[in-house]
Amino acid sequence: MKIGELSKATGTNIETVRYYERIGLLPAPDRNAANYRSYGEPHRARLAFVRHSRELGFTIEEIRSLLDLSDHPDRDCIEADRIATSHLVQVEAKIEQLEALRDELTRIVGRCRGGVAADCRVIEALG
Amino acid sequence: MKIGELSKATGTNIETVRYYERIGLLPAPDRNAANYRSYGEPHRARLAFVRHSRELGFTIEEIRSLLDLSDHPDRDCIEADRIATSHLVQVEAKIEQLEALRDELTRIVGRCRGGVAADCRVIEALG
DNA sequence: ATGCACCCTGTAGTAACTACAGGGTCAAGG
DNA sequence: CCTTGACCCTGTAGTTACTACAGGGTGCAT
Repeated sequence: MKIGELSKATGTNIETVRYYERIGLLPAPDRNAANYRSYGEPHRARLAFVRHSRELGFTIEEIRSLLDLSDHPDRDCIEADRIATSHLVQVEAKIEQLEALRDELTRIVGRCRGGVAADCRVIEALG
Repeated sequence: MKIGELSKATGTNIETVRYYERIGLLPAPDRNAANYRSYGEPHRARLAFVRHSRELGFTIEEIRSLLDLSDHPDRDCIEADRIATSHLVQVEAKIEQLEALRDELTRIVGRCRGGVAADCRVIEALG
């Protein structure tokens, strides 16, 4: 598989694939005669793992730890649970914060009567 | 007011204040004999506006527009409402996304039975 | 006179990409 | 045989909103 195909197969930008390789998240694949990267199924699976983790909001460093565990099946699984749990706590905190924010924004918007900025409730509320 | 005092008065990092000046969000203040920045109440109010807006998640460019409106009280207020409303929509979308994410993470974590990574449900779920 | 807290400029680092510039490779069509 | 287009390569710089120095000056108290 060439990089463009891998890119399509995983919904990842080509530049991002090369970036992941550069930072050591994906192993450098073999090259063909033309020096093109040549990927196999294990590469695809690993990249899919990374993308899914990123969609869930894990940082690159967290993903590095998770991949490391996945590469060493004999290790204790507790670390993976710890990372995921700590991330869940952060997500829950972020949701609460955004809900508070949404409430304040809701109070702010929709109060515009079409007047001039001098009387604008939005700007007043931010001041 | 010197920059350190302004910093304390608004809960803004000193470096951040200088950064805002550099990108033109805050006007360059007068300097005293020692070339120290010297701020007045209008500066404090403007910085407070910026900080509050940032806490609400507005981007610097959005804040630039809001400040611009606030600087031209004769302009139409509709633009401010449009910015705030569009931001509210984004916040609501982000909340929904994070809630879906939280649900998936909740399904993933807490399934760790303390075994080895080979049997880890967390890693399996990410794969 | 010497420590200390504060201020200055300018540059580089952070996260996680994204976007070129400037080049090489390869298969198909004229 | 040549060219056109789609793909690939490396390396570097840009993005957002800061944050962190390095290397220096200022001002006041001891």
